Amino acid sequence: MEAKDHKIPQFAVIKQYLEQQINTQQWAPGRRIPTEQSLADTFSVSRMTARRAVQELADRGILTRTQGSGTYVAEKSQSIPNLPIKDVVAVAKAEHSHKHKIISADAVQITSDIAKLMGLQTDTLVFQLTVVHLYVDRPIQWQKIWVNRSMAPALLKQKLDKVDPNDYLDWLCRPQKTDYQLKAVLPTASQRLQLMLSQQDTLNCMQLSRRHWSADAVFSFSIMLHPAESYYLGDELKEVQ
Amino acid sequence: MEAKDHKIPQFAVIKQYLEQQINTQQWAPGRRIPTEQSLADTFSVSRMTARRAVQELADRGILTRTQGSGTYVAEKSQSIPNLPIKDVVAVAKAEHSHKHKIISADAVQITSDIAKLMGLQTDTLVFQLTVVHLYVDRPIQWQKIWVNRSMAPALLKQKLDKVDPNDYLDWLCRPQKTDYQLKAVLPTASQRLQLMLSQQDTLNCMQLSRRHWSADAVFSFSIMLHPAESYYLGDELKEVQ
DNA sequence: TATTATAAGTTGTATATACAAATAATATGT
DNA sequence: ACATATTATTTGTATATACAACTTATAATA
Repeated sequence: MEAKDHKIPQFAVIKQYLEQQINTQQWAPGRRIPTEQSLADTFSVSRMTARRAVQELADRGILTRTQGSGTYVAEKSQSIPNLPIKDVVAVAKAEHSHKHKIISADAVQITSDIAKLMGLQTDTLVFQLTVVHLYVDRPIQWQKIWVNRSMAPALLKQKLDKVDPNDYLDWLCRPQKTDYQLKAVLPTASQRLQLMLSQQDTLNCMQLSRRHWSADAVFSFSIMLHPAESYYLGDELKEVQ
Repeated sequence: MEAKDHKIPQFAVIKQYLEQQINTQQWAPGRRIPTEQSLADTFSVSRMTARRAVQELADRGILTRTQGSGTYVAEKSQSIPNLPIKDVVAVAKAEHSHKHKIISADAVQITSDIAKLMGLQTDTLVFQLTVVHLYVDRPIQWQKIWVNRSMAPALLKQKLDKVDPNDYLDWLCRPQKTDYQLKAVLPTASQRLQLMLSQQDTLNCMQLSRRHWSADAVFSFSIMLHPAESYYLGDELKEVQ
Protein backbone atom coordinates (compact mmCIF):
# COMPACT_ATOMS: atom_id res chain seq x y z
CA MET A 1 0.00 0.00 0.00
CA GLU A 2 2.88 2.32 0.80
CA ALA A 3 5.94 1.21 -1.11
CA LYS A 4 5.67 3.49 -4.09
CA ASP A 5 8.73 3.74 -6.22
CA HIS A 6 7.38 6.92 -7.72
CA LYS A 7 8.01 10.24 -6.13
CA ILE A 8 5.04 11.55 -4.24
CA PRO A 9 4.26 15.07 -5.38
CA GLN A 10 4.45 17.77 -2.76
CA PHE A 11 0.85 18.82 -3.01
CA ALA A 12 -0.09 15.22 -2.22
CA VAL A 13 2.06 15.31 0.90
CA ILE A 14 0.26 18.40 2.13
CA LYS A 15 -3.08 16.86 1.22
CA GLN A 16 -2.22 13.80 3.26
CA TYR A 17 -1.24 15.97 6.19
CA LEU A 18 -4.50 17.89 6.05
CA GLU A 19 -6.58 14.73 5.75
CA GLN A 20 -4.74 13.22 8.67
CA GLN A 21 -5.39 16.23 10.88
CA ILE A 22 -9.07 16.03 10.03
CA ASN A 23 -9.45 12.27 10.26
CA THR A 24 -7.73 12.04 13.62
CA GLN A 25 -10.03 14.78 14.89
CA GLN A 26 -7.08 17.03 15.62
CA TRP A 27 -9.03 19.56 13.63
CA ALA A 28 -12.72 19.43 14.46
CA PRO A 29 -15.45 20.36 11.98
CA GLY A 30 -15.83 24.12 11.72
CA ARG A 31 -12.26 24.80 12.73
CA ARG A 32 -10.25 27.16 10.63
CA ILE A 33 -7.18 25.59 9.06
CA PRO A 34 -3.89 27.32 8.27
CA THR A 35 -3.88 29.74 5.37
CA GLU A 36 -2.41 28.85 2.02
CA GLN A 37 0.60 31.04 2.72
CA SER A 38 1.18 29.50 6.10
CA LEU A 39 1.04 25.99 4.67
CA ALA A 40 3.37 27.05 1.90
CA ASP A 41 5.84 28.33 4.48
CA THR A 42 5.76 25.30 6.73
CA PHE A 43 6.13 22.88 3.84
CA SER A 44 8.56 25.10 1.94
CA VAL A 45 6.54 25.17 -1.24
CA SER A 46 4.98 27.94 -3.23
CA ARG A 47 1.54 29.20 -2.36
CA MET A 48 0.09 27.68 -5.53
CA THR A 49 1.26 24.23 -4.53
CA ALA A 50 -0.21 24.53 -1.05
CA ARG A 51 -3.34 25.93 -2.64
CA ARG A 52 -3.75 22.86 -4.79
CA ALA A 53 -3.75 20.56 -1.79
CA VAL A 54 -6.37 22.66 -0.03
CA GLN A 55 -8.45 23.11 -3.15
CA GLU A 56 -8.67 19.42 -3.95
CA LEU A 57 -9.96 18.66 -0.47
CA ALA A 58 -12.44 21.50 -0.83
CA ASP A 59 -13.60 19.98 -4.12
CA ARG A 60 -14.28 16.76 -2.27
CA GLY A 61 -16.33 18.62 0.30
CA ILE A 62 -13.89 17.95 3.13
CA LEU A 63 -13.05 21.62 3.46
CA THR A 64 -15.09 24.73 2.80
CA ARG A 65 -13.49 27.95 1.71
CA THR A 66 -14.66 31.54 1.71
CA GLN A 67 -12.78 34.28 0.03
CA GLY A 68 -11.46 36.82 2.45
CA SER A 69 -12.16 34.68 5.46
CA GLY A 70 -10.33 31.39 5.32
CA THR A 71 -10.63 27.65 4.93
CA TYR A 72 -12.59 25.55 7.41
CA VAL A 73 -13.09 21.89 8.12
CA ALA A 74 -16.51 20.98 6.72
CA GLU A 75 -19.26 19.75 8.96
CA LYS A 76 -19.72 16.00 8.72
CA SER A 77 -21.73 15.17 5.62
CA GLN A 78 -25.12 13.71 6.26
CA SER A 79 -25.47 12.15 2.90
CA ILE A 80 -23.91 9.04 1.55
CA PRO A 81 -21.63 10.19 -1.19
CA ASN A 82 -21.63 8.85 -4.69
CA LEU A 83 -23.64 5.72 -4.30
CA PRO A 84 -23.12 4.36 -7.78
CA ILE A 85 -26.43 3.28 -9.17
CA LYS A 86 -26.12 1.84 -12.60
CA ASP A 87 -28.46 2.91 -15.33
CA VAL A 88 -29.39 -0.61 -16.39
CA VAL A 89 -30.92 0.51 -19.65
CA ALA A 90 -27.76 2.40 -20.57
CA VAL A 91 -25.74 -0.71 -19.80
CA ALA A 92 -28.04 -2.81 -21.95
CA LYS A 93 -27.72 -0.32 -24.78
CA ALA A 94 -23.95 -0.30 -24.48
CA GLU A 95 -23.96 -4.06 -24.84
CA HIS A 96 -26.29 -3.80 -27.82
CA SER A 97 -28.71 -6.04 -25.98
CA HIS A 98 -31.46 -3.53 -25.49
CA LYS A 99 -34.96 -3.68 -26.89
CA HIS A 100 -38.05 -1.79 -25.89
CA LYS A 101 -41.76 -2.26 -26.19
CA ILE A 102 -44.26 0.60 -26.29
CA ILE A 103 -47.22 -0.34 -24.15
CA SER A 104 -49.09 2.89 -24.71
CA ALA A 105 -48.55 6.36 -26.14
CA ASP A 106 -51.22 9.02 -25.81
CA ALA A 107 -51.93 12.66 -25.16
CA VAL A 108 -53.67 12.92 -21.81
CA GLN A 109 -54.70 15.52 -19.27
CA ILE A 110 -52.13 15.73 -16.55
CA THR A 111 -53.07 14.92 -12.98
CA SER A 112 -52.43 17.44 -10.25
CA ASP A 113 -49.60 15.58 -8.57
CA ILE A 114 -47.59 15.18 -11.75
CA ALA A 115 -48.48 18.75 -12.75
CA LYS A 116 -46.88 20.02 -9.57
CA LEU A 117 -43.75 18.03 -10.17
CA MET A 118 -43.49 19.32 -13.74
CA GLY A 119 -44.46 22.90 -13.00
CA LEU A 120 -47.51 22.73 -15.25
CA GLN A 121 -51.15 23.58 -14.65
CA THR A 122 -53.51 20.75 -13.87
CA ASP A 123 -55.34 19.39 -16.92
CA THR A 124 -52.63 20.55 -19.31
CA LEU A 125 -52.30 18.14 -22.18
CA VAL A 126 -49.13 16.09 -22.00
CA PHE A 127 -47.84 13.03 -23.75
CA GLN A 128 -47.88 9.94 -21.64
CA LEU A 129 -45.94 6.86 -22.67
CA THR A 130 -45.57 3.48 -21.08
CA VAL A 131 -42.50 1.56 -22.12
CA VAL A 132 -40.95 -1.73 -21.08
CA HIS A 133 -37.20 -2.10 -21.58
CA LEU A 134 -35.72 -5.50 -22.25
CA TYR A 135 -32.25 -6.92 -21.79
CA VAL A 136 -32.16 -9.39 -24.65
CA ASP A 137 -35.68 -10.67 -24.02
CA ARG A 138 -36.02 -10.18 -20.33
CA PRO A 139 -37.82 -7.10 -18.99
CA ILE A 140 -35.51 -5.05 -16.80
CA GLN A 141 -37.42 -1.81 -16.51
CA TRP A 142 -40.99 -0.61 -16.65
CA GLN A 143 -41.19 3.07 -17.44
CA LYS A 144 -43.89 5.67 -17.59
CA ILE A 145 -42.95 9.01 -19.13
CA TRP A 146 -44.81 12.29 -19.06
CA VAL A 147 -43.58 14.77 -21.64
CA ASN A 148 -44.17 18.51 -21.87
CA ARG A 149 -46.09 18.69 -25.16
CA SER A 150 -44.87 22.15 -26.13
CA MET A 151 -41.25 21.03 -25.93
CA ALA A 152 -41.61 17.90 -28.04
CA PRO A 153 -44.71 18.41 -30.18
CA ALA A 154 -43.77 15.80 -32.75
CA LEU A 155 -43.09 13.04 -30.26
CA LEU A 156 -46.01 10.79 -31.17
CA LYS A 157 -45.25 11.13 -34.87
CA GLN A 158 -41.91 9.37 -34.39
CA LYS A 159 -41.49 5.69 -35.06
CA LEU A 160 -41.44 4.95 -31.37
CA ASP A 161 -41.30 1.22 -31.81
CA LYS A 162 -38.01 1.69 -33.65
CA VAL A 163 -36.46 4.54 -31.66
CA ASP A 164 -36.51 4.55 -27.87
CA PRO A 165 -38.49 7.67 -26.96
CA ASN A 166 -35.86 8.45 -24.33
CA ASP A 167 -33.22 8.67 -27.03
CA TYR A 168 -35.44 10.88 -29.14
CA LEU A 169 -36.12 13.19 -26.21
CA ASP A 170 -32.46 13.32 -25.22
CA TRP A 171 -31.58 14.24 -28.77
CA LEU A 172 -34.36 16.82 -29.07
CA CYS A 173 -33.92 18.65 -25.80
CA ARG A 174 -30.66 17.63 -24.24
CA PRO A 175 -31.21 17.59 -20.48
CA GLN A 176 -29.35 20.37 -18.69
CA LYS A 177 -30.18 19.10 -15.25
CA THR A 178 -31.57 15.89 -13.89
CA ASP A 179 -33.36 15.10 -10.66
CA TYR A 180 -33.66 11.68 -9.14
CA GLN A 181 -35.55 10.12 -6.33
CA LEU A 182 -35.50 6.56 -5.20
CA LYS A 183 -37.86 4.40 -3.23
CA ALA A 184 -39.03 0.86 -2.76
CA VAL A 185 -42.53 0.01 -3.91
CA LEU A 186 -44.84 -2.89 -4.60
CA PRO A 187 -45.64 -3.17 -8.28
CA THR A 188 -49.25 -3.18 -9.41
CA ALA A 189 -50.73 -6.23 -11.09
CA SER A 190 -50.31 -4.77 -14.56
CA GLN A 191 -46.76 -3.70 -13.85
CA ARG A 192 -45.99 -7.19 -12.64
CA LEU A 193 -47.50 -8.57 -15.78
CA GLN A 194 -45.53 -6.29 -18.05
CA LEU A 195 -42.32 -7.04 -16.17
CA MET A 196 -43.17 -10.75 -16.50
CA LEU A 197 -42.85 -11.31 -12.78
CA SER A 198 -44.31 -14.59 -11.62
CA GLN A 199 -45.76 -15.34 -8.21
CA GLN A 200 -42.47 -16.78 -7.06
CA ASP A 201 -40.57 -13.67 -7.98
CA THR A 202 -39.83 -10.87 -5.62
CA LEU A 203 -42.66 -8.61 -4.68
CA ASN A 204 -40.41 -5.57 -4.51
CA CYS A 205 -39.35 -3.01 -6.98
CA MET A 206 -36.94 -0.14 -6.82
CA GLN A 207 -38.70 2.89 -8.16
CA LEU A 208 -36.59 5.65 -9.60
CA SER A 209 -38.30 8.93 -10.40
CA ARG A 210 -36.50 11.24 -12.75
CA ARG A 211 -37.06 14.75 -14.03
CA HIS A 212 -35.23 16.14 -17.01
CA TRP A 213 -34.87 19.91 -17.16
CA SER A 214 -34.11 22.09 -20.11
CA ALA A 215 -33.26 25.58 -18.94
CA ASP A 216 -35.83 26.28 -16.20
CA ALA A 217 -38.61 23.96 -17.33
CA VAL A 218 -39.19 20.27 -16.81
CA PHE A 219 -39.56 18.62 -20.17
CA SER A 220 -40.08 15.08 -18.99
CA PHE A 221 -40.91 13.20 -15.84
CA SER A 222 -40.38 9.47 -15.61
CA ILE A 223 -41.16 6.73 -13.20
CA MET A 224 -38.95 3.70 -13.66
CA LEU A 225 -39.55 0.40 -11.97
CA HIS A 226 -36.89 -2.30 -11.55
CA PRO A 227 -37.33 -5.79 -10.14
CA ALA A 228 -35.60 -5.55 -6.81
CA GLU A 229 -33.65 -8.70 -6.23
CA SER A 230 -32.07 -8.60 -9.63
CA TYR A 231 -28.45 -7.69 -9.91
CA TYR A 232 -29.25 -4.65 -11.92
CA LEU A 233 -29.62 -1.83 -9.47
CA GLY A 234 -26.70 -0.87 -7.29
CA ASP A 235 -23.15 -2.03 -7.34
CA GLU A 236 -22.70 -5.57 -6.20
CA LEU A 237 -20.37 -5.75 -3.23
CA LYS A 238 -17.43 -7.77 -4.46
CA GLU A 239 -15.99 -10.61 -2.48
CA VAL A 240 -12.75 -9.82 -0.76
CA GLN A 241 -9.57 -11.48 -2.15
CA MET B 1 -30.16 32.86 -15.65
CA GLU B 2 -27.58 34.79 -17.65
CA ALA B 3 -27.46 38.36 -16.42
CA LYS B 4 -24.54 38.08 -14.06
CA ASP B 5 -23.13 41.36 -12.93
CA HIS B 6 -19.93 39.59 -11.98
CA LYS B 7 -17.22 39.03 -14.48
CA ILE B 8 -17.07 35.48 -15.74
CA PRO B 9 -13.54 34.15 -15.29
CA GLN B 10 -11.74 33.05 -18.41
CA PHE B 11 -11.30 29.46 -17.37
CA ALA B 12 -15.08 29.28 -17.01
CA VAL B 13 -15.54 30.53 -20.55
CA ILE B 14 -13.30 27.80 -21.90
CA LYS B 15 -15.07 25.26 -19.72
CA GLN B 16 -18.40 26.33 -21.16
CA TYR B 17 -17.03 26.04 -24.67
CA LEU B 18 -15.76 22.54 -24.03
CA GLU B 19 -19.01 21.43 -22.44
CA GLN B 20 -20.95 22.83 -25.33
CA GLN B 21 -18.88 20.96 -27.89
CA ILE B 22 -19.46 17.76 -25.98
CA ASN B 23 -23.14 18.26 -25.22
CA THR B 24 -24.01 19.15 -28.79
CA GLN B 25 -22.21 16.01 -29.93
CA GLN B 26 -19.77 18.05 -31.98
CA TRP B 27 -17.16 16.07 -30.15
CA ALA B 28 -18.17 12.44 -29.80
CA PRO B 29 -17.06 10.22 -26.91
CA GLY B 30 -13.52 9.00 -27.43
CA ARG B 31 -12.53 11.96 -29.56
CA ARG B 32 -9.34 13.75 -28.73
CA ILE B 33 -9.84 17.40 -27.81
CA PRO B 34 -7.40 20.25 -28.46
CA THR B 35 -4.29 20.33 -26.32
CA GLU B 36 -3.89 22.73 -23.45
CA GLN B 37 -1.50 24.83 -25.48
CA SER B 38 -3.84 24.97 -28.44
CA LEU B 39 -6.75 26.04 -26.26
CA ALA B 40 -4.54 28.62 -24.62
CA ASP B 41 -3.65 30.02 -28.01
CA THR B 42 -7.19 30.17 -29.39
CA PHE B 43 -8.55 31.80 -26.25
CA SER B 44 -5.48 33.96 -25.72
CA VAL B 45 -4.86 32.81 -22.18
CA SER B 46 -1.95 31.13 -20.53
CA ARG B 47 -1.63 27.37 -20.63
CA MET B 48 -2.38 27.15 -16.90
CA THR B 49 -5.71 28.84 -17.37
CA ALA B 50 -6.69 26.57 -20.23
CA ARG B 51 -5.47 23.67 -18.17
CA ARG B 52 -7.80 24.55 -15.35
CA ALA B 53 -10.84 24.41 -17.60
CA VAL B 54 -9.83 21.01 -18.94
CA GLN B 55 -8.87 19.70 -15.55
CA GLU B 56 -12.14 20.58 -13.88
CA LEU B 57 -14.09 18.74 -16.55
CA ALA B 58 -11.77 15.79 -16.16
CA ASP B 59 -12.43 15.85 -12.42
CA ARG B 60 -16.12 15.57 -13.17
CA GLY B 61 -15.48 12.59 -15.41
CA ILE B 62 -16.52 14.38 -18.58
CA LEU B 63 -13.01 14.17 -19.99
CA THR B 64 -10.25 11.63 -19.48
CA ARG B 65 -6.62 12.58 -19.66
CA THR B 66 -3.46 10.56 -20.12
CA GLN B 67 -0.09 12.06 -19.71
CA GLY B 68 1.87 12.14 -22.91
CA SER B 69 -1.11 11.29 -25.05
CA GLY B 70 -3.84 13.85 -24.72
CA THR B 71 -7.31 14.59 -23.44
CA TYR B 72 -10.35 12.71 -24.67
CA VAL B 73 -14.11 12.97 -24.36
CA ALA B 74 -15.16 10.31 -21.86
CA GLU B 75 -17.43 7.49 -22.87
CA LYS B 76 -20.97 8.07 -21.68
CA SER B 77 -21.31 7.13 -18.04
CA GLN B 78 -23.62 4.27 -17.32
CA SER B 79 -24.21 5.19 -13.78
CA ILE B 80 -26.47 7.80 -12.34
CA PRO B 81 -24.22 10.32 -10.75
CA ASN B 82 -24.51 11.63 -7.26
CA LEU B 83 -27.87 10.32 -6.21
CA PRO B 84 -27.98 11.99 -2.84
CA ILE B 85 -29.10 9.48 -0.29
CA LYS B 86 -29.31 10.94 3.13
CA ASP B 87 -27.90 9.13 6.07
CA VAL B 88 -31.01 9.35 8.20
CA VAL B 89 -29.22 8.37 11.36
CA ALA B 90 -26.61 11.09 10.85
CA VAL B 91 -29.40 13.60 10.33
CA ALA B 92 -31.11 12.46 13.50
CA LYS B 93 -27.84 12.76 15.40
CA ALA B 94 -27.26 16.25 14.05
CA GLU B 95 -30.68 17.25 15.32
CA HIS B 96 -29.93 15.66 18.69
CA SER B 97 -33.02 13.52 18.22
CA HIS B 98 -31.28 10.20 17.94
CA LYS B 99 -31.62 7.27 20.26
CA HIS B 100 -30.68 3.66 19.76
CA LYS B 101 -31.66 0.37 21.23
CA ILE B 102 -29.39 -2.67 21.33
CA ILE B 103 -31.43 -5.73 20.43
CA SER B 104 -28.56 -8.16 20.68
CA ALA B 105 -24.79 -8.20 21.00
CA ASP B 106 -22.84 -11.44 20.80
CA ALA B 107 -19.76 -13.15 19.49
CA VAL B 108 -20.84 -15.64 16.83
CA GLN B 109 -19.33 -17.82 14.13
CA ILE B 110 -19.54 -16.07 10.82
CA THR B 111 -21.54 -17.57 7.98
CA SER B 112 -19.88 -18.17 4.64
CA ASP B 113 -21.67 -15.43 2.72
CA ILE B 114 -20.73 -12.73 5.20
CA ALA B 115 -17.25 -14.22 5.51
CA LYS B 116 -16.73 -13.77 1.80
CA LEU B 117 -17.86 -10.17 1.95
CA MET B 118 -15.55 -9.44 4.85
CA GLY B 119 -12.58 -11.40 3.56
CA LEU B 120 -12.57 -13.70 6.56
CA GLN B 121 -12.56 -17.49 6.84
CA THR B 122 -15.86 -19.20 7.48
CA ASP B 123 -16.53 -19.88 11.16
CA THR B 124 -14.25 -17.09 12.33
CA LEU B 125 -15.59 -15.54 15.49
CA VAL B 126 -17.02 -12.08 14.91
CA PHE B 127 -19.13 -9.72 16.93
CA GLN B 128 -22.69 -9.47 15.75
CA LEU B 129 -24.92 -6.64 16.92
CA THR B 130 -28.51 -5.82 16.17
CA VAL B 131 -29.45 -2.21 16.72
CA VAL B 132 -32.58 -0.17 16.14
CA HIS B 133 -32.13 3.55 15.60
CA LEU B 134 -34.87 5.96 16.66
CA TYR B 135 -35.73 9.46 15.57
CA VAL B 136 -37.13 10.83 18.81
CA ASP B 137 -39.16 7.68 19.54
CA ARG B 138 -39.91 6.41 16.09
CA PRO B 139 -37.73 3.64 14.61
CA ILE B 140 -36.08 4.78 11.42
CA GLN B 141 -33.46 2.12 10.91
CA TRP B 142 -32.90 -1.49 11.77
CA GLN B 143 -29.25 -2.43 11.66
CA LYS B 144 -27.23 -5.57 11.92
CA ILE B 145 -23.46 -5.18 12.23
CA TRP B 146 -20.73 -7.73 11.89
CA VAL B 147 -17.41 -6.63 13.31
CA ASN B 148 -13.95 -8.04 12.77
CA ARG B 149 -13.09 -9.14 16.29
CA SER B 150 -9.35 -8.62 15.99
CA MET B 151 -9.84 -5.00 15.06
CA ALA B 152 -12.19 -4.10 17.89
CA PRO B 153 -11.58 -6.65 20.64
CA ALA B 154 -13.09 -4.52 23.40
CA LEU B 155 -16.33 -3.76 21.57
CA LEU B 156 -18.64 -5.77 23.81
CA LYS B 157 -17.06 -4.27 26.91
CA GLN B 158 -18.29 -0.81 25.98
CA LYS B 159 -21.47 0.65 27.38
CA LEU B 160 -23.28 0.05 24.12
CA ASP B 161 -26.63 1.21 25.43
CA LYS B 162 -25.05 4.59 26.06
CA VAL B 163 -22.71 4.89 23.07
CA ASP B 164 -23.85 3.98 19.59
CA PRO B 165 -21.54 1.12 18.54
CA ASN B 166 -21.18 2.84 15.15
CA ASP B 167 -19.69 5.87 16.84
CA TYR B 168 -17.37 3.71 18.90
CA LEU B 169 -16.21 1.84 15.79
CA ASP B 170 -15.74 5.02 13.80
CA TRP B 171 -13.68 6.42 16.60
CA LEU B 172 -11.64 3.25 17.04
CA CYS B 173 -10.83 2.49 13.43
CA ARG B 174 -11.71 5.44 11.33
CA PRO B 175 -12.99 4.09 8.00
CA GLN B 176 -10.61 4.74 5.13
CA LYS B 177 -13.00 3.49 2.49
CA THR B 178 -16.67 2.65 2.44
CA ASP B 179 -18.70 0.42 0.15
CA TYR B 180 -22.43 0.64 -0.31
CA GLN B 181 -25.07 -1.41 -1.98
CA LEU B 182 -28.76 -0.75 -2.15
CA LYS B 183 -31.77 -2.89 -2.79
CA ALA B 184 -35.44 -3.26 -2.02
CA VAL B 185 -36.48 -6.06 0.30
CA LEU B 186 -39.39 -7.35 2.33
CA PRO B 187 -38.65 -7.19 6.04
CA THR B 188 -38.93 -10.31 8.11
CA ALA B 189 -41.52 -10.58 10.85
CA SER B 190 -39.04 -9.73 13.57
CA GLN B 191 -37.63 -6.82 11.63
CA ARG B 192 -41.16 -5.50 11.15
CA LEU B 193 -41.77 -5.85 14.83
CA GLN B 194 -38.58 -4.05 15.78
CA LEU B 195 -39.32 -1.28 13.31
CA MET B 196 -42.84 -1.07 14.78
CA LEU B 197 -44.45 -1.49 11.39
CA SER B 198 -48.14 -2.35 11.53
CA GLN B 199 -50.12 -4.32 8.99
CA GLN B 200 -51.26 -1.13 7.30
CA ASP B 201 -47.73 0.09 6.83
CA THR B 202 -45.69 -0.48 3.75
CA LEU B 203 -44.35 -3.91 3.17
CA ASN B 204 -41.18 -2.58 1.58
CA CYS B 205 -37.85 -1.62 2.93
CA MET B 206 -34.81 -0.11 1.37
CA GLN B 207 -31.84 -2.16 2.38
CA LEU B 208 -28.44 -0.55 2.44
CA SER B 209 -25.41 -2.77 2.86
CA ARG B 210 -22.23 -1.12 3.95
CA ARG B 211 -18.64 -2.19 4.41
CA HIS B 212 -16.11 -0.15 6.31
CA TRP B 213 -12.49 -0.68 5.39
CA SER B 214 -9.38 0.14 7.37
CA ALA B 215 -6.35 -0.21 5.16
CA ASP B 216 -6.97 -3.42 3.22
CA ALA B 217 -9.27 -5.19 5.64
CA VAL B 218 -12.99 -4.94 6.24
CA PHE B 219 -13.56 -4.10 9.87
CA SER B 220 -17.32 -4.01 9.78
CA PHE B 221 -20.19 -5.03 7.59
CA SER B 222 -23.69 -3.67 8.15
CA ILE B 223 -27.13 -4.28 6.82
CA MET B 224 -29.44 -1.34 7.37
CA LEU B 225 -33.16 -1.48 6.79
CA HIS B 226 -35.36 1.57 6.28
CA PRO B 227 -39.13 1.71 5.94
CA ALA B 228 -39.61 2.49 2.29
CA GLU B 229 -42.46 4.92 1.88
CA SER B 230 -41.06 7.20 4.52
CA TYR B 231 -39.46 10.43 3.52
CA TYR B 232 -36.14 9.36 4.88
CA LEU B 233 -34.33 7.77 2.01
CA GLY B 234 -33.63 9.78 -1.08
CA ASP B 235 -34.20 13.40 -1.81
CA GLU B 236 -37.80 14.39 -2.18
CA LEU B 237 -38.46 15.88 -5.59
CA LYS B 238 -39.55 19.42 -4.89
CA GLU B 239 -42.57 20.98 -6.50
CA VAL B 240 -41.76 23.40 -9.28
CA GLN B 241 -42.45 27.11 -8.56
C1' DT C 1 12.26 -6.29 -41.72
C1' DA C 2 12.42 -5.86 -37.04
C1' DT C 3 14.52 -3.62 -33.09
C1' DT C 4 16.23 0.00 -30.84
C1' DA C 5 17.42 4.90 -30.11
C1' DT C 6 16.03 9.50 -30.66
C1' DA C 7 13.10 13.30 -30.95
C1' DA C 8 8.77 15.66 -30.63
C1' DG C 9 4.52 16.37 -28.46
C1' DT C 10 1.39 16.38 -24.33
C1' DT C 11 0.16 16.24 -19.73
C1' DG C 12 1.93 16.65 -14.67
C1' DT C 13 4.21 19.26 -11.11
C1' DA C 14 6.17 23.40 -9.26
C1' DT C 15 7.58 28.33 -8.77
C1' DA C 16 7.37 33.31 -8.39
C1' DT C 17 4.61 36.98 -9.22
C1' DA C 18 0.69 40.19 -9.74
C1' DC C 19 -3.62 41.89 -9.05
C1' DA C 20 -8.80 41.28 -7.98
C1' DA C 21 -12.41 40.41 -4.67
C1' DA C 22 -14.29 39.34 -0.35
C1' DT C 23 -13.89 39.36 4.59
C1' DA C 24 -12.30 40.86 9.10
C1' DA C 25 -10.00 43.95 12.00
C1' DT C 26 -8.67 48.62 12.96
C1' DA C 27 -8.81 53.45 12.95
C1' DT C 28 -11.43 57.66 12.32
C1' DG C 29 -14.96 61.04 12.87
C1' DT C 30 -19.15 62.79 14.61
C1' DA D 1 -21.26 55.01 21.48
C1' DC D 2 -22.09 54.38 16.93
C1' DA D 3 -21.50 54.60 12.11
C1' DT D 4 -18.15 55.07 8.55
C1' DA D 5 -13.66 54.75 6.27
C1' DT D 6 -9.36 52.54 6.00
C1' DT D 7 -6.22 48.84 6.24
C1' DA D 8 -4.76 44.17 6.57
C1' DT D 9 -5.68 39.40 5.66
C1' DT D 10 -7.16 35.67 2.82
C1' DT D 11 -8.90 33.45 -1.05
C1' DG D 12 -9.67 33.80 -6.34
C1' DT D 13 -7.88 34.47 -10.95
C1' DA D 14 -4.21 34.82 -14.23
C1' DT D 15 0.50 34.79 -16.28
C1' DA D 16 5.03 33.22 -17.73
C1' DT D 17 8.25 29.95 -17.00
C1' DA D 18 10.74 25.59 -16.12
C1' DC D 19 11.38 20.97 -15.94
C1' DA D 20 9.63 16.04 -15.20
C1' DA D 21 7.15 12.05 -16.93
C1' DC D 22 4.84 9.75 -20.26
C1' DT D 23 3.29 8.68 -25.08
C1' DT D 24 3.74 8.64 -29.84
C1' DA D 25 6.01 9.33 -34.03
C1' DT D 26 10.36 9.26 -36.42
C1' DA D 27 15.03 8.01 -37.41
C1' DA D 28 18.92 5.03 -36.92
C1' DT D 29 20.74 0.47 -36.57
C1' DA D 30 21.37 -4.40 -36.86
